[in-house]
Amino acid sequence: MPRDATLEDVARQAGVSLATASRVLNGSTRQVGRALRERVEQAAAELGYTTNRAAQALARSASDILGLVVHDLSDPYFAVVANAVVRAAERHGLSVMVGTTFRDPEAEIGYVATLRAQRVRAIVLAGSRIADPRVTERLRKEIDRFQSTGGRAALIGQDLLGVDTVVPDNRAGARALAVSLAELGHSRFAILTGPSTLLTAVDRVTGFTEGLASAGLPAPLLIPGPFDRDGGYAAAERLVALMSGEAGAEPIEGAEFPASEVTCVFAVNDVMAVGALAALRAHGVDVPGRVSVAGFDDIPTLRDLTPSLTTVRLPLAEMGRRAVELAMGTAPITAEPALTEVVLRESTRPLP
Amino acid sequence: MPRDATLEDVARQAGVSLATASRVLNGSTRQVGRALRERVEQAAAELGYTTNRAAQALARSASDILGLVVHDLSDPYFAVVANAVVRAAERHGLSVMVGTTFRDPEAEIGYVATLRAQRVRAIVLAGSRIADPRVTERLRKEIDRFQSTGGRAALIGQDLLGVDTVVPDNRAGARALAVSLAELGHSRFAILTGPSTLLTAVDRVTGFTEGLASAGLPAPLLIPGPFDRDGGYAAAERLVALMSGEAGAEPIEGAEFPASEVTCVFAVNDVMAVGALAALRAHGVDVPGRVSVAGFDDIPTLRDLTPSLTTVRLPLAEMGRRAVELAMGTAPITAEPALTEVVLRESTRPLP
DNA sequence: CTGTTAGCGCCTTCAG
DNA sequence: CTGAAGGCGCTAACAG
Repeated sequence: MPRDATLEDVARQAGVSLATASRVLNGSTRQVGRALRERVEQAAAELGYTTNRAAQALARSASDILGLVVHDLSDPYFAVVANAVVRAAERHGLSVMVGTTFRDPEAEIGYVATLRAQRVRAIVLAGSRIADPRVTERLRKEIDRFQSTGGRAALIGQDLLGVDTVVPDNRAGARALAVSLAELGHSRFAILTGPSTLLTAVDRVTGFTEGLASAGLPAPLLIPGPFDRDGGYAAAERLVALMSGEAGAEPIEGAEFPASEVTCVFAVNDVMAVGALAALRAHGVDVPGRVSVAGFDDIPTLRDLTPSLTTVRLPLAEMGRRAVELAMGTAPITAEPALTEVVLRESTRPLP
Repeated sequence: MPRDATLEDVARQAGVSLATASRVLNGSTRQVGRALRERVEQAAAELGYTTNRAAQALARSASDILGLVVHDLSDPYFAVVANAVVRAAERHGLSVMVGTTFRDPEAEIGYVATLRAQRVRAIVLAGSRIADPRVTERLRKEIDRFQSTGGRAALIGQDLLGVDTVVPDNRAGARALAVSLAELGHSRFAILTGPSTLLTAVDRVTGFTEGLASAGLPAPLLIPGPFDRDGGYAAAERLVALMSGEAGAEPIEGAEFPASEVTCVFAVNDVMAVGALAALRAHGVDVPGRVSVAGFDDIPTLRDLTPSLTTVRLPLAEMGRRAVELAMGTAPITAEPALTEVVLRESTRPLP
């Protein structure tokens, strides 16, 4: 099996030195005589030469790879972010290496280690931090180590790792959503909270609750569960059981009002909201007739739902792009959180 | 700035030779004395040593990277495939480098070249081939070159590149769908065909048309357009104009029946179907009351639409996984196309 | 079992 | 402007 042509092959074929071949083919400040250059270029073409990036990276001790760590590529949230990251990286001449963690913090730490081993130029970490300070600390250590030897890193999420971070303003967004919904006339809310370990989920619950309080409304019913579509489905089913006063339904502690009075449900992300809509439909609960439903993120793929989903828009693509700029040091490090915007659609209706 | 610890640093610190350090830290068949091994391991830990994969790849002339090329990561089709590819690659101890082409064949060729430059171990190309034999040939050349020097490649799509391919059976799937729909009583169809340059789109149109013919039905109305959500929206809008006999509507040539008789619309992929549903809704056309709608792919994220979408299921994750196995040579090369299955849901209704 | 010694493919001073 | 030579970090014979 013929091996790849090397720079040396090219140099020999062109009758020049290795250095000259290197200069015309890969050197940035090439100052090679026209004649020689052409010979080298022709030789390279004839041999089908392609720079060996691994070798180049080694020699230059600087790779052209950007590492990206996400929870789940098939989740539209990360799909959009990843897409933007890839595009932005491309503009910097970088290739992207992705890893998925499925929300396993150990996997996240492990993947950072892998990227460090590849000596990638920069790492972008996307996704909610978790509440466990021990693993956060370990991840932080891993990143510190990467940075201490010249690596660059940026984060999308909670600013807990001491690196440049794109911070989605989950709390303010959720607060604004709560206020908007209150203005629609709702006063009895339930939140499908997601897991209490996920900071993103917690921030949204907190913000929403604050918003209700500021409107003088009672605290919402809190129904936890997984952060995905099925989690939303299950949580909504439990809510339905509660609302209809079903016998076996596990009650919610500390509730300030009976579940049957709930008129509006906030799922802490769109994917969960979709699951909730499905569950409500399956149980014959009309949306928005009987209850209104709101989500968070404004996932593009989910815009065409029926009823269309009220949500809080996050500029996902913009966030991905910005993370790359931060990681590459080509963006100001102003810590302004990613702007959010409440988008009222058909899944929430005003109460008379 | 402290540089990364190298193997040599570790060896020195442990008081052993480079080779020994290498053997305990990276060698597969390590046969190193217990005492020395422990000293090396401790030294490595103290120094925070991490193998430099780039150097390792160079020395071994074998990288542990798998390259993946998709059209658009934010498209749920590719998001699911990519996710599966990443997971499967991980099981092989490979990291994944992704590139997105946005259906630009030049970009696709370019990205294969990039991956070749990285000397990745294998390349997986996902996405429809296009009808242009010239670019297909160039891509094929690029892949041949990669393979000729030991690279492995696999494809998801039409088997046109001379590499192991996972072939979704678009034609048979569409044919079966047409038959099912005919059995429901429909006889006047329109197809939102997508672009005639995309082989995937063409195959589905062909299969569907064959299915209708086999049922003794007239040829469907063909409405072309882009392969994405907005393309589906626009094409459906045109159909609506046609159906309602609107003045300015550009008629469809060769139609065997008036557009107003159409009772069923087939969008050649789910994402387009979603756009079509939105357009129909926007124009007050009831689905499935006035027209039925069917898609293709069975994208998981889209399962919770209202009305739920009739479609043809493709085992997306399985296909991604299988492509990796093919690329790694760990799967039989049986050319059985990826199985399809018609899934009838609410968006299509039987006609009396 | 362990150490020595060439490379892997390319870059980059340093001379000429 | 061009060539020679050492080095990037690691592996893999080949000796001991």
